[in-house]
Parts: sequence; C-alpha cells; structure tokens
Amino acid sequence: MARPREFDIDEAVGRAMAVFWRLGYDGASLSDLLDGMGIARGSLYKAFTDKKSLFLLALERYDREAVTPGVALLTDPAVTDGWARIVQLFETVVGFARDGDRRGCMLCSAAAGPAASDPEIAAEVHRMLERMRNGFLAALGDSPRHGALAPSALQDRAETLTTLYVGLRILARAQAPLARLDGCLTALQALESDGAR
Amino acid sequence: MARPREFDIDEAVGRAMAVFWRLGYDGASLSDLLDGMGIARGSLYKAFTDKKSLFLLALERYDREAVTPGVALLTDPAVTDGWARIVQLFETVVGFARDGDRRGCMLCSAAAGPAASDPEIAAEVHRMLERMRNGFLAALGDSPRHGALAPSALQDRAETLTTLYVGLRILARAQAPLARLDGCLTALQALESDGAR
DNA sequence: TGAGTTGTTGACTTTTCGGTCCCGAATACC
DNA sequence: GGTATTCGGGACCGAAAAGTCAACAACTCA
Repeated sequence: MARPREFDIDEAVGRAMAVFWRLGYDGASLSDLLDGMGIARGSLYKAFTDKKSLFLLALERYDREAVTPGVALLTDPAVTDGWARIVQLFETVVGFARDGDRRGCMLCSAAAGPAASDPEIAAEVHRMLERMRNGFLAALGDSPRHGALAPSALQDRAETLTTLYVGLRILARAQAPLARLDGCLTALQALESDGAR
Repeated sequence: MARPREFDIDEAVGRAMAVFWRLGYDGASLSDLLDGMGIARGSLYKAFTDKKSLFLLALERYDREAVTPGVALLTDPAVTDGWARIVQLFETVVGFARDGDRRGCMLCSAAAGPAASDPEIAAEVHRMLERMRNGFLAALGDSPRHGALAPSALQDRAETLTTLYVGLRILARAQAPLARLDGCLTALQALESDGAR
C-alpha cells in the first residue's frame, strides 16, 4: 500500500554477491556496490540496512548458487564412487583458474577476511564450511577405497579435504601459478590408484 | 652527517610486523602502526616511504622469524624421519590455536588479502610459499614411507601439503573450532602408520 | 480525488584513510 | 662556532569511506 520497489531485490543481492566475490568484503566500497547493483545509495540502505547485512545476504546467495552445487556434486548418487566425486570437485575448481577465473571462492575469502574480526560472519562461514565437510564425508562414505576406515577417521579425512579446499581456493585467488594448483590435483588423482589415502 | 635516527629501524619493522600480523594489511591503519611502532607519522614516511613498502619489509621479517624456523624444522637432520618432521610442523601450528593464538600466519593472510590485488606482494608471497614447499619436499625425501614415489609425485605431495598448510592457518584465523583443526592433525598423524599417503 | 505510506534520489555529514609539509631539534663537518 | 643536513613531531591535506536525511515520486485505499 505504497510505492513499489523499482528493482528486484533478489537480482540486486545477486549483483552484490558478484561485487563482493570479485573485490572481497573490505575491498568492495559502497560505490562499487552501488555501481554493480545499479541502484542509489538511499535505496540500498532502505532495503538492506547496512553493508554487513547486505554481505550476509550475498553470502547466503553464494551458498545457494555455488556451495550447494558443490555439495550436490559430492553427494551425487549418479557417480557411484565417492572418491571420484571428490576428485571431480577439485578438478572443477582448478578448472576455474585454468580458464582465467581467479576470483577464488567467496566463502573461503570470507573466512580469510571478515570472519577473523566479525563473529556473525564467522558463524555463517562455519555453517557453510560444515556443509562442505558433510559433503566430503558423504563422498568418503561412498568410497570403497575408504571402506576400512573407522567413522572418526573418515571425519578427520573430511576435515582435511575441507581444509585443502580452502587452501586451494585461497591460492587460486592469490595468483598462484597454475602448476601449483595442478600439483595438488595430480596428487589427489594419484590416490585413485592407491590403497588408503 | 646529520641528526641520528632516534629509533632502531629493525625493532620498528618488528613492531610493524606484529601489527600487520594481528590486523592484516588492510586492517592495519597508519594510526595502528604508529601506535604499535611508537614513532610519529613523519618518521615512518621518512624511514619507510609508504605503507606498502613497510609491509614488504614486515613480510620479509616474518619470513626470517617465522617461515625460516618452519622450514628449518622441515629440514632438521636431527629428526631422521622426514614425515615425522612434517607432522611436527602441523602439530606446532595447531598448538598455537590451542594456546589461544588465533593470529594465523601472516604469509597466508597476505596470500588471501593483498596478494590478490598487488603483484609485488603476490611475488613475495609466492617466493615464501616456494620455500615452504621446498621444505616439505625435502622432508618427503627423507621419509622412508614415500621412498617408492617418483620425483614428480613427491613434488605434487609437497604442493598438497603447502596448500593444506595455508588452509589450516586461514581456518585458525577464521576462528574455526579447535576440533576442526585437530581433525586435520589426526588425519595426518594417522598416515604415520599407513603405507603411502 | 486526496490522504497515507513507502521508495528514490542525491546532496550532505562525519570519520578515517594514506600521505605531505614545515618547523624546531640534533648531529657532523669545516 | 657556524653551516649543512637529516630527523622528529604534529598540523594539515584531499580523497574516500560508511551512513543519514529531506524533498520528491509513485503507489493503495477510502
């Protein structure tokens, strides 16, 4: 019962996500966001309260658009060997860098940046990382190669893979030579022919 | 042939390192640095040109004071099993978090932060990471467990360990629960009784 | 049609950022 | 002792940061 909003709020969050992904939380100024979102200053504050709240929404959006597909890949029943799914995820991620996309992972950048100083962002980051970890755990559970491992050992491996994932995407954003990222991938692939990881 | 400097330049760089380590590159303002270093604005610019140059010096200092000891641990001939040295490094790092030190690693934070946008910082970061990687490689070379691996496979494992290291220290700074970091450590330790990693 | 409500806009405020500059102080050399 | 030179201190600068606000616009409902 008033003037309707002139922009689509979901689309605006999507554009904000793109800006934050590219520039990081601190690196993205209000002007950057305004330009990227195509709205005016006042509209942003009316709709999203402040920069941090907008970032939290953008992070949830990233969760939906990037993390969830990753977790889906890790739990995809169409690929019966869970380990193959894990390798596939890492292949995809290194593929981004190979194609020149050096933005890295917004979740990992959030972990490395604002999560260190803001508990609310840290909480969201850890919720998302836990979903990744559960994805790895599920994949490991479907891996014949890891069938002999105790549940706690599987947990620890899932932890390790999550940590490796974070490191890889941080290094990708840090402009690490492609050979470095490829090395990690190769080591992972090599384990396909191994016994235990 | 003029007025002598009233502060010790090495000590000042050391203090700057402490500030950058705690707050990050972007997070450390000139005021933070001035307070931490105990000098005045003019003196800082006279001695160090600008913030970025000071950061580069601080990063080199971190290299000497934190990275070099790590690499020394990885290549310590007193511990004959190279894999034990690797586990020891990760134990040390998780120990920091256990003792409440959540600063993480200044090198890794630099990789996640300014390295993404500044080529000069990125270059220094990658030089330092390469030294870490060579340390891991040397340790793997001294590991009977990995004796059967081809040189290129050893390289790839060293790459993986470096990436894991980065991820671990990023997560430590991101206030990840200690159990997460411990999980990585346990997984690593478990490999001591395994065949190939 | 008019009242009430909410969105839009851009100028504005306040704070802080990195960096400059000038002047007084302290030393070395002649 | 005088002079040249560098250092220390802090006032100062323009730019940019995040956030506010008041006037105007567009809609709903009676």
